[in-house]
Amino acid sequence: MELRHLRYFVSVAEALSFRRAAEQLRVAQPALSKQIKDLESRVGTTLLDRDTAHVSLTDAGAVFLDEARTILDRVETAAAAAREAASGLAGRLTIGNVGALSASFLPPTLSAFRSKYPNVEVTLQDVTTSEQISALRAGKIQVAFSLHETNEKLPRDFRSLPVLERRVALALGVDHRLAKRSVVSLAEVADEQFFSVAHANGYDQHRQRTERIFAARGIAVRPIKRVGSLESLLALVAGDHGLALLMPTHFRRSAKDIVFRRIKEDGSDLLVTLSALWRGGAGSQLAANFVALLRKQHRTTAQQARGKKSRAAEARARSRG
Amino acid sequence: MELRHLRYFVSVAEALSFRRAAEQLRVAQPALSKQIKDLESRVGTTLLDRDTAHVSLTDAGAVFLDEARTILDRVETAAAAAREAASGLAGRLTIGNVGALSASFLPPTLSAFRSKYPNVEVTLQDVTTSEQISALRAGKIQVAFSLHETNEKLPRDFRSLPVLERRVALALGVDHRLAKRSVVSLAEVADEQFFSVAHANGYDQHRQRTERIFAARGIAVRPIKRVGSLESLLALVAGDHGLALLMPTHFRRSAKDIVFRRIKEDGSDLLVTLSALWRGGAGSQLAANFVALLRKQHRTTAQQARGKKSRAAEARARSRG
DNA sequence: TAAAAATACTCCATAGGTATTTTAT
DNA sequence: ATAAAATACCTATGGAGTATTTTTA
Repeated sequence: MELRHLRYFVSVAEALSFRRAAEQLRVAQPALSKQIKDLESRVGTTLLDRDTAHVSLTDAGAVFLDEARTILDRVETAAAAAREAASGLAGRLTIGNVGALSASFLPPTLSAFRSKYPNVEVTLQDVTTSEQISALRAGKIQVAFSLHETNEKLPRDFRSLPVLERRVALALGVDHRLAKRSVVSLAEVADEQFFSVAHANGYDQHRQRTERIFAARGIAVRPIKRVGSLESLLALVAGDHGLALLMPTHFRRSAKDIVFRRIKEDGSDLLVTLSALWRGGAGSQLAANFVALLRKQHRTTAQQARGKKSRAAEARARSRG
Repeated sequence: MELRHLRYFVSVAEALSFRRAAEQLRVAQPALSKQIKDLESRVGTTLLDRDTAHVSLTDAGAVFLDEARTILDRVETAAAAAREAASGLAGRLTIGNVGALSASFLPPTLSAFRSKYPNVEVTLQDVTTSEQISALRAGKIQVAFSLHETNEKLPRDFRSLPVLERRVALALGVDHRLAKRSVVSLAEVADEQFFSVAHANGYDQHRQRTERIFAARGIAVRPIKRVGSLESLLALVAGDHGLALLMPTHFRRSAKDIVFRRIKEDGSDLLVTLSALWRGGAGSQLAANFVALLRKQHRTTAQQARGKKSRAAEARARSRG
């Protein structure tokens, strides 16, 4: 079946005459007869009762007429929606989220975006970093957030903006024997059970990163246990069932019975960055618009942080002076 | 634009490869490239970003993909709905109603139909008789109810079932000077104001029928006033602002301050029938199903009426005996 | 008899195929 | 060097046109 069939059928159903419909459609009457017949055989039922005197809709035809009109209308709408999306002023922006990690910085940018582009429908989608890359490449999502080692190089066909950079820390239950220390060596926790957050879909970068950190320092640890969600992991750590290597910032508030301790060892593999990723070039105007706001937001908060620091410095200077 | 374009686009968007999509679609890759290009020019924007290495959706493409899937799905649904409607077990039955006239006999048939054919959506549509004929002929409605002089012949291409046959009566306010009489001659009310129910769309058969009844008997009456609704007309008559010629039955309950009086004159133009009309032949299975129930209902009520009469006759016989 | 839909056929526009080039990895 | 999309050109299916027949009011 083709839209041509629907267009022809609607015309005949409205004119209730093959000849008049043919005139309107600027085709010959026999061509129209043939196409309607073809449509009917494809649909599998008669849509028009006709003889030389009258043309009328069958029950099936009356139902199909409604549907056909709707479909033809929707085709027009679809094209219009696509053109609007191309302008970047409407459409749908799907952002690959990274669970709780983005809670600290995403909301303000999202609300800024919503007020600047009210006709863009924003969707968040929780997927792992590796899935995000392909979804991004495919255009299924427009922006991704990827957690990666700071000096790990990102795929070249993407543009990126670092949003958070932190040192991985050791998460301990408040009652843990090392909880009172401010710095802990990885060698001291070699015998402990470690946890990682496992994604439902098999990928578990967190486990791999944790393993590599120990392996690179020649420290043998027990097999790392995968836990279904971050919440479960935090609960386990809080209950002193084991430890975890985490990016600290954003859990400070939510996990009260957990403390984060600086790892004594050094190394670039302990530095982790969360970056926004998007396709460069003409790929997505929506992504470009979103990232522009994200960058602005980022710059502002950085300035505020600097302002805070310098004010603190001034205060110290005054107190010394 | 044709559905072929949408099918091809969805395939490419899913495979993210022209070559693989072409394989799935069993067409050559260049044909696919050409059709996508054609689609893009018709939609007016790029839907796929592509080079020899990667194919990806643009913002517009992501939006259009959703729409295209929906449309293709809807096309399938439409055909299925049409086939179901043809079976008479689903679809939509639109009945041309005649306002308050049908209130007495339609509800039981409607509920019987609803319980027997639960997947048929029943719609009532208030239109004048003359409009109904063309709507019926076109297949826009499947069953009509037409009020006509009893021996007036109905269009030959329809089948019909008389549902109500009554003598037109004179509607008077209870306080009218003639209200106490049981029979009134039309000549006695020649000076009175008469009302007719006017349909919004210009047709006013009621007024014409009323005028013809007087004219045929050489009785001059004042111009008949058209009233927007039956309710208004009844209110005017009740308030003694004028009279009307009406089919009596169905107003008996609703209009308390109105009495119906037999007209002294005779004539076939005073006999009025309400008939169900539908297209014969294979036109509408839904209509056939509905009328079958209507006929059954009608037969049942007729039997009940006969039963009542005969019981009454027996009672009289007993009282005489 | 007239007017409209269906048939029969012919033609050509265009969807689709083959061969080749271009381009990015 | 390879693999995939684009381009160029050709083929042929089927959509549309013309002439005619059939049907019914």
